Amino acid sequence: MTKILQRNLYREVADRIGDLIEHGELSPGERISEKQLCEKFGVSRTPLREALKVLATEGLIELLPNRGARVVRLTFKKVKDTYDLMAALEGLSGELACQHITDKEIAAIRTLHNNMLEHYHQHDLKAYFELNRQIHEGILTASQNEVLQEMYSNLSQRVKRVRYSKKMTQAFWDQAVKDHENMINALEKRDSQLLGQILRDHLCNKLEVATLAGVIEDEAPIEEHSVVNA
Amino acid sequence: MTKILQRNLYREVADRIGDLIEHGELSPGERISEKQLCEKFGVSRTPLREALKVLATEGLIELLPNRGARVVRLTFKKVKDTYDLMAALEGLSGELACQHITDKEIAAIRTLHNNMLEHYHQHDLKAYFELNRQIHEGILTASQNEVLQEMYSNLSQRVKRVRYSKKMTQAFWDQAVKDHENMINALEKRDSQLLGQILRDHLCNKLEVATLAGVIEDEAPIEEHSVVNA
DNA sequence: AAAAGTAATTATGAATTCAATATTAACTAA
DNA sequence: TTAGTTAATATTGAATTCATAATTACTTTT
Repeated sequence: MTKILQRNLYREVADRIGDLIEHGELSPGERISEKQLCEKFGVSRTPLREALKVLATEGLIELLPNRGARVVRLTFKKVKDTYDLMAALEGLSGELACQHITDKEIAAIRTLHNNMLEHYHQHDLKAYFELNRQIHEGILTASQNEVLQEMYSNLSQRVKRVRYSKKMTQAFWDQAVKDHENMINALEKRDSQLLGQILRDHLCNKLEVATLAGVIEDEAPIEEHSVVNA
Repeated sequence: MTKILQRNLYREVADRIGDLIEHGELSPGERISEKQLCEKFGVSRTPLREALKVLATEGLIELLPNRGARVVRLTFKKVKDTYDLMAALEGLSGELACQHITDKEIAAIRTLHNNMLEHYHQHDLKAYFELNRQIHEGILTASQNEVLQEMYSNLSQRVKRVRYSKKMTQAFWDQAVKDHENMINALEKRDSQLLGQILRDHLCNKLEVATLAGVIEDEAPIEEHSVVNA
């Protein structure tokens, strides 16, 4: 593994640990050994421990006094709560975007949307999801609210390690595409109330949670990658 | 100042620094001297620096590589963005509260509401605001969404150092009380859509921002306590 | 063999030390 | 004086060291 030799070492280390968690190389509930990670990254305990404290504030790990750090266990409830929150933030981003977005930005999103439709018709789920992500990111950016963006990306990072795309049924997919059609229309009309409502109710959030609920048993901690796929 | 001799030192230190910021003992933009704070708190640089990193992720201070930490300058836009976000979160908390709240909890909030009305009629702004806070906190708790609660309290902390209560006009106050009346009714009917809408539009959020806008010049950083009172 | 207690080991919490970077002060030259 | 340069100082960044708490291994006892 490539050693780190950068400034803002603690932030770099925190990101790297975040990656390990996202990719399942650190399991939920697993005790995080400081020494091991120090050796892995080639840094001393000082920046590593700073990183752990930051990751705890970001909600990725939890710190037990005198008993080390461990990766947060994602229960179904925790994931659902996070998605509820993300939906509310998306709703707000839609409302704000309508107030600030330029014609040029709308055109760019329309283009992304058209490309996304291509992938939808070709049943290319992975490419579809990437475009989908870019559209939502575009709206978030157009909201011009940096605090909102910061919060959203933090929430998104917390649940990144759970992926459910494969479980998406055709019916759900069809509905999601319809939602997107309505979104773009609301955006072009700059109807903030409508776009906010659409985004709050948008399947992309609820769907994944619903799917997840069907896949895992209630209240059981989600072992990451147990429901995973592309 | 009382020395700290507790476990989870970094968290304690972070809270104490947060208090200093809230009460204006550390000015926005002011460089934070590690040595000074170490002496003030009677701790070494290690836990102090950990606290600084945590406070940076919480959005209270910013870290400039090799150039120390400074208190975040609150611009009008930053405050407005934060309040927009808080309003959205309150809206969500209302929706969720309707789904989970017990009759007992509703009764408790109704009681708080009645007490608040007392203070309203007596023009006791301070007591009014405290009850107001407790009501919103009650709804937040009833939402049963811990991630939401965590996020809300973080946002709230970011803008805590700005207070505007004195600027509240009677008309605004009257409207706020009407809003609250509607809130309680919606809550008792468990009408989540309605309560969500009321809370999103609730004056308590918008009002303060609007007031602030009238008091400070646009885009100028808000020196905390410059608009203060209560 | 199982349980309880004790010693040895390991890991964490925090202070200190060392190194690198930035800031300030002092000095020189125009 | 003032701009520019260099040296001195102070501050930050990171590693190391020391202290303390937790875990494990090992006895001892029943």
